[in-house]
Amino acid sequence: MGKQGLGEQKAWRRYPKESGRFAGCECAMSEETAVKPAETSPIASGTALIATIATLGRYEGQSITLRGWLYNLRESGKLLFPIFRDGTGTVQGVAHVKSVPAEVFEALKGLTQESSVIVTGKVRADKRAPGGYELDVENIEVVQRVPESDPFPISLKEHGVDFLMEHRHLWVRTPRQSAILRIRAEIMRAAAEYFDTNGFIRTDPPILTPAACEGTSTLFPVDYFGDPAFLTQSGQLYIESTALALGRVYSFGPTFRAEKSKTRRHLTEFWMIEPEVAYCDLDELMTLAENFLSHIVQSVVKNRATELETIGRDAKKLEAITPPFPRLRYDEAARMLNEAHAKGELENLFEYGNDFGSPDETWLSSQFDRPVMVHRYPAAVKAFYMEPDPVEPKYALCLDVLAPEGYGEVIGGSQRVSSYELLKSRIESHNLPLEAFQWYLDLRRYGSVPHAGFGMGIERVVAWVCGLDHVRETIPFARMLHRMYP
RNA sequence: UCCUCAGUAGCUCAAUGGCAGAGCAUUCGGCUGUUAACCGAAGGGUUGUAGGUUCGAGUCCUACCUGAGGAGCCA
Repeated sequence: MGKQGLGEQKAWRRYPKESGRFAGCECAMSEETAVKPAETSPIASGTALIATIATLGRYEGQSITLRGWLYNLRESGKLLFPIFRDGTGTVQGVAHVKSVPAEVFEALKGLTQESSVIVTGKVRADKRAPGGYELDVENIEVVQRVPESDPFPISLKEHGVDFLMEHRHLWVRTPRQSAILRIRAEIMRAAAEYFDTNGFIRTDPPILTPAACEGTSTLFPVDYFGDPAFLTQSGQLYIESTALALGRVYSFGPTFRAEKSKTRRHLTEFWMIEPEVAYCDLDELMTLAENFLSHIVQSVVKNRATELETIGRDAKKLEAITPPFPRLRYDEAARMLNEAHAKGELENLFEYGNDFGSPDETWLSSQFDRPVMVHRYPAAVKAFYMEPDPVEPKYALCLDVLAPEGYGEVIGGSQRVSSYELLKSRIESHNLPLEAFQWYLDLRRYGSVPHAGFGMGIERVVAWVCGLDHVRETIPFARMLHRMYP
């Protein structure tokens, strides 16, 4: 990998300390408001208000109750500094032996990491606190104490990839990982929001499918009451059908690829959001893609600024993601790659006519400060359902969107073949079983129209937006070639 | 499927072919503003597995297992 690489190899062989701060956020949005200010706890002792760490600033000077876990504890003789987390952030508590009841001090002293606690204390603004506030502990109830004999495995020190993935069910508790999952949720929310507010109807295709759609080798087979079936690798063919019924549709769900890929951008189970639009050509599709992607990124910038800060992601790079995106014909991209090779920036010579390799994509996407849309690839290397360019039929009316900073392809799409005769001959020349595609051909028999759509892999977008080295951190529980546990 | 690398204490890592160690975690002790707190002490090992070379193997050789990075394929 050249200088465009995402980092030194060492950087993704080990994960740094799992610290991070996202306490005391005053932002108006978000689910923290779901906990009503006046609520009292059914399980906490006392009558103090239940608060969350993200909204602590509202309660300055008041006694509130937090329900969470002990993230870390620093002891300094008669002074204890417990750090609590509650899923919305972390806050440091302060407990001095003379200012808290003896039993509270004893309960806190030597308390183990990740013990669950219900803690009451007074919120105090403090310049020394990373989130702006500290909690003067008044009372604590230990819900479950983690035994010293079997301490929480994930310390605040660095860990290796394998160890962390083996403990993914606990790793998600760390500030960095929960911030990533919050950003993932925002990306999914904003993506659905864009379509929902732009006239699209969500129509989800089946996950169990009867036959191979595009090829046979990449599907997970399942036994369907004695008949072979497969987990879907894309809902595209199905939503072409609903697009011709409803005009503008999208689907959003998991997809499965049984390819034995072993790279930082592959999962065997990943989430894809796919729009499909009737009466849409490639140019309109590209406009849709750039507006859609920009909306998602700007939503993260606006609604997840705290989380971006927690994971150390520079929001300025994301703020630049606005339409229009550069558009590049395949031929131009190929020329750029050849020049890069001549200048020694790319190790391997790109062969015209092929699809771009991973290093090619990485280089291309590093040349722009926003996603680049590469269109009109040679039809020969693309899927059978892609419409040929009427100007030059050797090109397909297709589109790949490459995220910047070397992240590569996040969206792939095309205008679809609308001619019955052409589609039928394509199916035959690709040696696909014609009978399995009769329903798909029906879409060209009855009121065929130009239509187009694309698919966006959520995990790759999360990796790019968060600036991560690997997609395994972008999903709660990654499914990979060598990973099915936990 | 192919190429490259790695596997040593719970974790992260050291150890010319010659006594298997450190930091963190755990236990005990100390510390009134710590930020992966710090200071002192203790316990903790079939060096991935199976063979081989050698007076002697964590180290060299062979095979296998497990994982990581990359390629191909893709979102």
